[in-house]
Amino acid sequence: MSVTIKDIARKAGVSHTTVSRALNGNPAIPEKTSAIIRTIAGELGYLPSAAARGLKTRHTQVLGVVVSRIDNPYFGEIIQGIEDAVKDAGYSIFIASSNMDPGQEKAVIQAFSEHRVDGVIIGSVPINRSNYELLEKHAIPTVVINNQSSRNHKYAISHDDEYGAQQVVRHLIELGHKRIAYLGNTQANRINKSRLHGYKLEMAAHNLEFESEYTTGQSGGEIENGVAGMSLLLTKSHDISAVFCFNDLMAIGALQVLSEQGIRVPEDISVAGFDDIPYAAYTNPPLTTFEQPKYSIGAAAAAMLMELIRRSGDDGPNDHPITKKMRGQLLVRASTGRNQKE
Amino acid sequence: MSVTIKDIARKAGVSHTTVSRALNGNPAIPEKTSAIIRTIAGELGYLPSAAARGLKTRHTQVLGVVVSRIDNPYFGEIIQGIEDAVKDAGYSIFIASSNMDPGQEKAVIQAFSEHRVDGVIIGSVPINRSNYELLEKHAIPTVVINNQSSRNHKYAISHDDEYGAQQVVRHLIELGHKRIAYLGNTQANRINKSRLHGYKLEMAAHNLEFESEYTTGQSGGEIENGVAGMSLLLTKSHDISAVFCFNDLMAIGALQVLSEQGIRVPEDISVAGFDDIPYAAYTNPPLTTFEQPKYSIGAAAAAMLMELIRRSGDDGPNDHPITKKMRGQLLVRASTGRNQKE
DNA sequence: TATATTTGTGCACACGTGTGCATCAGACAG
DNA sequence: CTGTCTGATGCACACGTGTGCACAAATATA
Repeated sequence: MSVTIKDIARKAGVSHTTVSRALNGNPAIPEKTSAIIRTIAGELGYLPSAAARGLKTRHTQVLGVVVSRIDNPYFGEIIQGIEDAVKDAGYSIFIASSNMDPGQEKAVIQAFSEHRVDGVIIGSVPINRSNYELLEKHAIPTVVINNQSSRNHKYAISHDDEYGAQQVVRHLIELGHKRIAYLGNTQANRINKSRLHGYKLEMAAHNLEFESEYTTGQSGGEIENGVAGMSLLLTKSHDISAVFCFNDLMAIGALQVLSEQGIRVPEDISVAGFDDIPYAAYTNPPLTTFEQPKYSIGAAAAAMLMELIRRSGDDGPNDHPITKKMRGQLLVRASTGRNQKE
Repeated sequence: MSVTIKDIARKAGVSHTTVSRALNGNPAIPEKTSAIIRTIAGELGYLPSAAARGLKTRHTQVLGVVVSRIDNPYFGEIIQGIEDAVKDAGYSIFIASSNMDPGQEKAVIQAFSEHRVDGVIIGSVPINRSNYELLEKHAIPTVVINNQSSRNHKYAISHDDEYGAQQVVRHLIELGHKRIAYLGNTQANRINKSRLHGYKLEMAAHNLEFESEYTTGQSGGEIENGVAGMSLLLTKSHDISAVFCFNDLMAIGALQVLSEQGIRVPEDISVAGFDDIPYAAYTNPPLTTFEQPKYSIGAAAAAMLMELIRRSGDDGPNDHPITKKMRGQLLVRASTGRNQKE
């Protein structure tokens, strides 16, 4: 049985009302009285009950975060960004994973709702439509990160993949490459399209041919998909001098294939990845890639959400959509070099 | 304003008491009435308020998890293990990071206490003594994972590092190695001692000399510490045929040094790591290591905590300490091979 | 039919905190 | 001395849910 304001009130010889006011800094209570009450509260080790307070105030100082898997380092960084951003405002965060399963996702959102979280952040997950509507129905402010579903959400943060792809391809072009392949991942529908589009845009901007034999789409973004895709590219065309991979894992797979076949990187073929996962710096050779600012994305989503929560008290119909695109930066390492083929 | 049991009661023409009982499956309410009430609850999209319920029942179905950093993949896997283990029991989890800072740690634990979490799991953090006592004072069941502080905690889960080190060293010995070095990390005090102890035990068990020039302790467990340590070992002794590294990152650093110096792995020197981080399988050559079952450790900690919570209702003085050691397994890859020096 | 038992339901209070309104003592002006 | 105002404090209710006890209605028993 923990200490309550009534215990403090008894010891101080006042009513619980006065204690409540004193601890909340209500100016009606003179400083002298407040000081006494604060002292007693300290001695007793009093900690207010968030449940009781939330019941009255209608806000819990808790945010919910849903990701597909917590053990995915990509989400780990995002979550860290979120936590650091909301910590000072006194929020705690619930974290749950959906495992890409609409059923689990629903259970998670229900749990969040029952706990009356003040807001929710949805991490890169193709969130189920009816689950999203559940949040709308309960009027819980929601921010979506890297929206993967077909519909657009009202409040969203996303990484500017098109821009990133352009930077990578421009880097390769500046190194003198002309025949640049794209090793894609069709499973990541929306993201893959953006990166592919950026690739095409930049090629076109330099009057370079886009040829379909330079691209391949694998049904996944793992190392083995990179292996399969690179092998395929090598059989399809013999004159490519650079490969832009959908992500770093696939690039690692590509490096393996090239190494096995005795093709030197970057002398014979340059390889670039995307995302900058922690080990991209330690591959052989270290991988040129585009750093997605995961931490900042998390922090930005948190900032947007807190702003929404702040506003939700207002009356005005300020409910126009807000969308923010975040940009990362190119990281040039040793896996890309000057084109030595022509 | 969300739907409450009173809204349901009004619509069903009963009292809120009956609704509460019906939804909680109280046998006093006939099935016919319950069915009607459940239907209305469904139509209205009713979700019980965890705050109000918790106020009465004294338990919140929430657990708190503290780690040093959420973006550390090691903790990511542990947290995933925890979440999967408690999900079915209907628990939600708070996650917070301490950044190894006692002040932040205290803030986190206070927040957990205010939310009246049913239990807390402390991840590999050298938890501050007074913060731990705060939890004891509030009678919150607590399980500590891989305890790093000097005192022993009552309920703890840890990885059996000594056993793991023995397995690795035995593997090397079975490959014919006799002069085996240990590349340690003195920053991880308790863990380093266990691994070093396992190494010594196994050497002794095979009547092999332990010579101090075979070991070195670096003040960190990063790649650069591996680089420094390996360089040092090479100057100290010229006849080692195998190196057992404190962890995989240091092993990666060791591989870099050996590669630069033209020393072949495993033909000239075998290298083994520890932990099995995700990229250990993709180094060049792929790294032999010991897999620490992070996911299972998280799951075991969760199971222990739930058991403690269940018991905390009992009267009996069943408060004897519980400690559990988890064991992983050796993963033999290409960085270790038969000793070809003698 | 009268009484005992079972079954179904509601009243009223509790959990811990916040808050509108009333109250009371003291200060001050007339 | 009376009346008004100000400052400090408490009463009582609210938030949403759970539960002991009482009570009425239905059923079983004598």
